[in-house]
Amino acid sequence: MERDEALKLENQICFAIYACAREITKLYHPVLKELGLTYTQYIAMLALWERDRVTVKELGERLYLDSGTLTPLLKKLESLGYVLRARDRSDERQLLIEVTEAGRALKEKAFDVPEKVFCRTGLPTGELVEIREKMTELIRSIHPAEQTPASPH
Amino acid sequence: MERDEALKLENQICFAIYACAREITKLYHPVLKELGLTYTQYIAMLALWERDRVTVKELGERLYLDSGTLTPLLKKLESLGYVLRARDRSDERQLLIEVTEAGRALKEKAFDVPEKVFCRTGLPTGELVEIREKMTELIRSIHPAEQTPASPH
DNA sequence: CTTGATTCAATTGTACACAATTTAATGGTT
DNA sequence: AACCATTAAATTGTGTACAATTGAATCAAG
Repeated sequence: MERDEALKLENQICFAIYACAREITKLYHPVLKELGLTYTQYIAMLALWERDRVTVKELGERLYLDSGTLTPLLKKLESLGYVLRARDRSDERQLLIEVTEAGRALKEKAFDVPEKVFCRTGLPTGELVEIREKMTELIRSIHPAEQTPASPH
Repeated sequence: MERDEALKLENQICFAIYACAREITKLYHPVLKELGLTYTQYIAMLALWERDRVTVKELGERLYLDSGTLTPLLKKLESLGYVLRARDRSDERQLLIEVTEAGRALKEKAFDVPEKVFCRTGLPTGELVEIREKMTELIRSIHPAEQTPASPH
């Protein structure tokens, strides 16, 4: 590629993904507002609805977020009544996150979020699945040290 | 799709893109550190190297960012000596952004940023181009009101 | 059983992101 | 000229993100 071409905005895959991520988040905003959640809070609840009683570290590996982001976010979710935060008795360094009854009730209201959002994109489902697979592949190739296959407890 | 499946994290295209965007940004961090820029500052400079003497509004449309993000960012770039901010004489509401000599000099140091970053992904170029095109397509379908084809001045 | 290294969450500091509001300048209407 | 709607950037307030550091708990020798 020519010298100047390499620095053009339209040729940056990073910018395409970065801009796309923010535009999609904006798409979620009005839908999630009805649930009283922000986008990141919603993503965290998705992870917790799937798998409960996990440590901050485990949740962070799942979401690619660190304690600097998760600690205030989980405190907020706790203040909203959707999760409980309690130290692990057998290892006081760890904090276990548990979804409350209200948190599980919220899931019922969340079931139609995905469809509400994606009827706004106007893209066929097949296209979206393909994009998701390519993104997942790209994350994997960036993040190779991903060999903690969530041991069944 | 089954009810629960629709809320699984691994099925969320939004999460795949969101996580990918953040991982890529982290990839840039050490490389951009040598230039003394953050990722968003770098993206803004890319846009300005291509097209100078634009208003905050024009730059924002290009980057999908608003004045709330751009005002402090551009003040920072000004304090670093890379841009000048000056009101448009013919319309004092507008602020014109101009790249300085030091800003243009910085471009010389930026030429090898893209390659430095993408030899870290380990993916073939063709794959990356395909992803970029799909992302651009997705942004367009989300953001249809994109009919301001940058009139030649 | 104590010392030193490691691990985990929390904290600190900086920099976005964006919705919503404010302020100032401009344009159009009467 | 006076008024009102519109426009552009700045400001305000909240919530991420993340690098780097801190502090407490645990683990691993010796």
